[in-house]
Amino acid sequence: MKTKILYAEDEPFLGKIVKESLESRGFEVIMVTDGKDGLVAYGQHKPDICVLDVMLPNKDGFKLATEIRQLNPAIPIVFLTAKTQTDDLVKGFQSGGNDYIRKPFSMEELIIRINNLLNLTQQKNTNVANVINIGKYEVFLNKYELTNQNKTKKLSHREAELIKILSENRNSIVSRKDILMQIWGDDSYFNSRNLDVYMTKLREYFKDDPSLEIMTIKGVGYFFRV
Amino acid sequence: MKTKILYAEDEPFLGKIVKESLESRGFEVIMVTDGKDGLVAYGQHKPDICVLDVMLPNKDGFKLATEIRQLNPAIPIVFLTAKTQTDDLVKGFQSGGNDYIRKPFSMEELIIRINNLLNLTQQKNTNVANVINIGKYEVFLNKYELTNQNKTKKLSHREAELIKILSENRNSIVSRKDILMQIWGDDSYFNSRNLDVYMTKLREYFKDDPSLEIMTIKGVGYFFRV
DNA sequence: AGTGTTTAACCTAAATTAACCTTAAATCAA
DNA sequence: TTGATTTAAGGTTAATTTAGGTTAAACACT
Repeated sequence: MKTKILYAEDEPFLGKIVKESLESRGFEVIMVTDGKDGLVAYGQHKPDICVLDVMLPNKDGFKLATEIRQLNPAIPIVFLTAKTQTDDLVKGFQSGGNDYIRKPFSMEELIIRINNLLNLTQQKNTNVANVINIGKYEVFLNKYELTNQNKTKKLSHREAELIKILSENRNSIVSRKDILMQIWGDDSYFNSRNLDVYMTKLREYFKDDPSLEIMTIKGVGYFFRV
Repeated sequence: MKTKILYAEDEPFLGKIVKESLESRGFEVIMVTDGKDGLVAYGQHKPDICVLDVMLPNKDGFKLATEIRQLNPAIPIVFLTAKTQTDDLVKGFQSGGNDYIRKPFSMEELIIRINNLLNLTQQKNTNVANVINIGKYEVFLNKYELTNQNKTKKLSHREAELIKILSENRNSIVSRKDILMQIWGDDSYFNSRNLDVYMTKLREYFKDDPSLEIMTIKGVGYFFRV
């Protein structure tokens, strides 16, 4: 199932670009251009995460956030703020499941923050759901399944372990040795070859989404860019 | 490496339970029972995160936090407050890398907050300076890519490290030894030759933009004119 | 028999080492 | 004190080594 984003933005040109860009990464985007519409849209679509411009007509992003939080205290929210916004105001909201990005921002940055926040909230529910979002894929650790919109791929135990370790360390370097120790318990020659084999498999599974890359850092480990 | 927590708590019974509980979750805990000792312990152990009871003998948690922040403005701090504490005071500190928890609290809650704060601050560090502009080039450190308008060149780990060091010191002198120590960890003869090899490569990559020059200062180091 | 996992053989690319070349600085000769 | 000579630092290119990747076959569990 796609991750739903409520996106509140009143600049039509920027809004269009960001919306399409997010959709091309596999997100479902509900966009509103007015603060008043935000709460209604929230109730109708129950998004997984909100991306709110702070400056909105009729009701600003913070006010909207406060109202949404009353309905769902745990929902992650990303604020988009102009350079001129005072820090204090912004910082007050920068806690728990919140984050904020200064305009102008790169799509890269927005997507990383969204993924990070989704991941954080999912980690809280770890025992319950065991679902990981990776690009346009979803991994159900308890079911050993990898889904890509329509398709479902069964994962083996090793494959699932490896995906879990990589996604826990997304956008940072994991050492080869740590992976070997965590999965096989020792980093002997054969297990090392073995890890190579599984890396090849995962790269094959994730190849449909070009925003994902498992990069090798030779002599060090891997960097899972998400 | 274990995450280190500085834990300031004067109630011995509660302190013991929380300390052991955190340790059983894989944290390393340095515990102090007096506000005065907090700063010393901070300096000695350089913890990754602080958990401070607000009511402490000799120096309260807020005062201690302020002093620690002077040494490290980015360190995340969780305050533990009794029910009676006024909200206003607490809220003033609820910003940036701070969070607070009302006593009595569950261990679950404490651990979730600690993990969230650690995650947030770590993510910030990975996102901040990932794109470097150098002349007409852009370097995406997280993707290990160097782009020049149309063309994209994949960088190896060593190449990226070297570009990062040079660009961090653009228009000033970096010593050869510093580079060697930072990348290879020692400045032996062979690594020194090695550095020469990578310098040749970088000069080749940057040769399209004549405004850029990696100048050698013999016997000293390099000067990256940008 | 049919997965999942390990071993193996062969391949590719990055990092290191090596050999030889260039140049700046230091020394020396007039 | 200037230009020639020496010397050491660094540059260049290529060969070698090593880490890791790919594919397929062997093995081990149900």
